[in-house]
Amino acid sequence: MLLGPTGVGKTALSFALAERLGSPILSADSRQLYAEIPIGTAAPTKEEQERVKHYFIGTHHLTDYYSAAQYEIDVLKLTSELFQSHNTLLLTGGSMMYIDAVCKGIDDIPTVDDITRRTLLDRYEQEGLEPLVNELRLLDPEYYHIVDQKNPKRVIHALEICYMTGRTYTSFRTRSTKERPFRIIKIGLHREREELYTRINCRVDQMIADGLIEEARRVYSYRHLNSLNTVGYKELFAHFDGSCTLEFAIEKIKQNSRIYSRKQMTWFRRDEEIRWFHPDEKAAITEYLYSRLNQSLF
RNA sequence: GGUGCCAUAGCUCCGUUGGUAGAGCAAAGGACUGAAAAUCCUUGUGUCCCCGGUUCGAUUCCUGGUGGCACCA
Repeated sequence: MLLGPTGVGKTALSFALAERLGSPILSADSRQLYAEIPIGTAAPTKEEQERVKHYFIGTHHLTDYYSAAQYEIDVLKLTSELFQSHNTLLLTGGSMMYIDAVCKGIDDIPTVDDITRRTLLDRYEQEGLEPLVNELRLLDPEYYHIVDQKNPKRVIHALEICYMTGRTYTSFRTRSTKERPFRIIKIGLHREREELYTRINCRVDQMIADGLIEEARRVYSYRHLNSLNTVGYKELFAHFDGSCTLEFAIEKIKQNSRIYSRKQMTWFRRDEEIRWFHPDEKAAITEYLYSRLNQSLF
């Protein structure tokens, strides 16, 4: 598992590692999945994908429903096939939930159907959050006490499960780590903040030069989809709507990318299995990787 | 050159009937189990432009300066 914040240099290093390991690259990126938005998500190009076989890049459409749980299923299915012919597989990306879904697993909770989702969303928009929080107190008091009661998504999702299944959300939440039929080695890429921010800012300018604005315009009519609630697009949509200048939108993309990178680091920091390196420390990374790979299997 | 207005947090500004100040944004930290590039929580920050004057006490009132903006020449 090669992970790190956005713009740190995962993609560049992943080629070297994949070729060294003789592995394809399995992407762990919740936005590079979508075929329509390669520029703004810094997805590997066609040429790069010819160099090393990639999975989970551009495999879905903006209108498709997808989730970390589905990703867990898809990755496990794929790895069980690929491990027939490979000793080692490289998973690389920065989507925290997706990484944990593969490494630790997600509880078995039913997928919410459209009607339930729409019903609760409508109620939230009309009544506000408070009545929903009160309802959760009645339907699942245990979760009510630990949930972030100001976070609409958490409250709504718990209620969705209660209504759909007739059971408490708590009854599905085991929060246990699943056993995997493979060993996981986590390598984290890290840079000094100034260095990372400079790279992020430059990369956004490069995306604009590469045609991000045209790409965003092409998908503008789908702007309300969750798949487009994405840094790089929501800011440009605001500009298309006329609510800000292009210059301001670009600054916002840079800023939100920086904020996202910090959020990623906050999540990754608490994972003690991650061994951190600067992306330039290729020799040290390779050495660490092989020392771990050569450890006997218990 | 003249007149008027303004100068307070990194930025945009509120405010102090004279007792050394607070919003938004930015920034930083955190949470996170089926939408996660999502969603949410917490927290600062100050020569109140400068020199004087009045006053027990001036960021606040007054004189003068400096800088900015507007209008008139």
